[in-house]
Amino acid sequence: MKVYNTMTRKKEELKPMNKNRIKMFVCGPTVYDKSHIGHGRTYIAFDVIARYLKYKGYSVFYLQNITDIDDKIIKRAGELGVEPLSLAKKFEELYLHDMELLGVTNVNYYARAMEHLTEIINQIQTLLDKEFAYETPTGVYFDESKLEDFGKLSNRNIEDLNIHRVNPDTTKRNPGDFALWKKRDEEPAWNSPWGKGRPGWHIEDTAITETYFGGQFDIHGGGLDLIFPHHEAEIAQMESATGKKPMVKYWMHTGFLNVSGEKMSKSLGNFITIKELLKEYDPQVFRYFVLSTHYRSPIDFSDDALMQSQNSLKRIHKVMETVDQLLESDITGENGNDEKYLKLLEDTREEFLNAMDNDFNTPIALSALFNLIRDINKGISEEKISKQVFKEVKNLLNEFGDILGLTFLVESSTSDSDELVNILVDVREKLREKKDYELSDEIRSKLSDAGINLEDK
RNA sequence: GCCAAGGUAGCUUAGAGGCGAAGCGGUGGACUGCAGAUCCAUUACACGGGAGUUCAAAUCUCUCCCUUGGCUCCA
Repeated sequence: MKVYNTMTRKKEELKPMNKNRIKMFVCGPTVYDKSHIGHGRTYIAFDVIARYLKYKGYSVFYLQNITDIDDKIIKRAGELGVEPLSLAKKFEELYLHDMELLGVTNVNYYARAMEHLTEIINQIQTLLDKEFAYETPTGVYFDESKLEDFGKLSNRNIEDLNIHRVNPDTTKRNPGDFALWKKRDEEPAWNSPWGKGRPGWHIEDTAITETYFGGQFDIHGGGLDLIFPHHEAEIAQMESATGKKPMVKYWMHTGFLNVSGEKMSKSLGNFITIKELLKEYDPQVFRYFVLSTHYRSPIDFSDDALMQSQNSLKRIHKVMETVDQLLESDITGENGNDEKYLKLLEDTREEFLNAMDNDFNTPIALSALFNLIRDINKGISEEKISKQVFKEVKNLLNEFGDILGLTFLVESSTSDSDELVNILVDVREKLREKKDYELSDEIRSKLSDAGINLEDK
C-alpha cells in the first residue's frame, strides 16, 4: 500500500522499519481550551488510518502526546484564577470525552508532557553535551546553524527563517534558534540543571517518542500547520540527539478544516467546538463528513455540507435496514443469481481496499460502497435475492463500517419505541384499513412533528 | 516577498495522458390511497483562461487569472 510522505512530497510504498510493526505518533492537543472541529477532523483521519493499518494486519502502536504545560495554559489559568495543571487536567478530560464520542478509539497511549520531565531534561542535556544547544541567561536554545539540512521538511532554508522574526530573544545566537528550556521564575516552574523554568514547545514530543519508540519510528502525523516550525524542530532535536537519520520514515499531515470558506478562528466568530457540533449533529454524520474528503485536502465545514453527509449516510443506513429486514423475513428466494452478486461483492471489496491502499482514499472507498448499494437496491427491486447473498452484503458493509469507524446498521426505531406510540401506530393501521386516510395521515404527520417517522410498507 | 494547497456538472468531493466518477440536490416517470424509501430517465459530451507537447490532455509543459493557507499561537 502507498502512503504520501510530506518529506518527499510523493506517495511511497509503505514498508515498516520492523517487519509488520508500525510505530505511529500523532501530535496531540495543547489542553488549554475545548477541542474544536479541526481537532476532530485530524484525529478522525488518523483514527481511520490506524484502523486500516490494523485491518491490513499490521501491529500498530499509536502514541499521542498531551501538552499539559505551555504558555497558553498558564495564561488561561491566570485569567480564570485556577492552577495551570488543574486547568490542563480538565480540558484533557473533555478532549478524551469528545474523542470517544467521535469514535476515535485507537490511540494506545496518551503521554503527558509533565509526566516526562526527566526525559525532557535528559534530552536537552544530550543536545548540550553534543553542542547542538547552548545556554544563555534566558534559557537553553537549539543552534540551528549546526545543521546543514534544517528546514528539509517544509522546504525552507535558514535565510528565510531569519527574516520575519518577531522580537527575537537577544541572547540567541541566530534568530531562528528555538527554545528547549525557558528559564522562568514565576510558577509553574520546575528545577533543572539550568535553573527553574519549563520546557520549550517542541522538546516534549521528541522526549516522548524517544522514550517509547527510540530515535526512529515509522509514521509521524499531525495537522498541516505543524510542519513548520514544530516538526522541523522535532527533526532537528531528535536527529541531533540520537545521531540517527531519519527520525521518521513517513510524515503524514492532514489538511485544514475551514468554516464556510474561511479559516476557523475565534476572532472571526466562527469557532466551533466539538461539543457545540454534537448539539446539532450526530457524531457519525461528522465522521462521515470528514471521510467524504481525502485527509490531505482542505475540508469546508458548512451546514449544507453536513446535511449532505447526513443524507448520504442515511442512504447507507437504509440499505442496511432493508437487507436486515429481508434476512429476517421469508420472502427472499433462490434464483441462481448468487454467483453474480458474490462477484459484485468481491469486486466491491477489491475496489474499496484498492482505494484505501492508495494513501487512504476514503472518498473513492465510499464511492465503491455506493456503487454496491445502487446495485443491491436495483437487485432487490428487480428480483428475489438469496439470504446467503444478503448475509454477505451485510458482512461486507459491516467490514467497511469497521474500517471507517461508522456504524451502518442502526437499531430499528420500532423496537425501542414506547407503548403509546405503538398504540397510535396500530390505530392508524386500522384507520388505513378502513380507508380513513385523512385521519391516518394526520396521525403520521403529528408523529413526524414529534420526531417519529412512519414509513408504510 | 518566500513556501505550500487548490480552481472538476446546481452543491460537496474523487481521479491524474486514451474506457466520461460518487454522493447530495432539481425535474419527469414507475411503485404507493397519499407521502417516504427504492428503481428508471434527465439535469450531465464536467474539468479557471490562453498557448504548447502528443496519434490522444481534466491529467504533462509554459503563461496568465482567481481562491485559500503557512512564514515561530495553531490539529
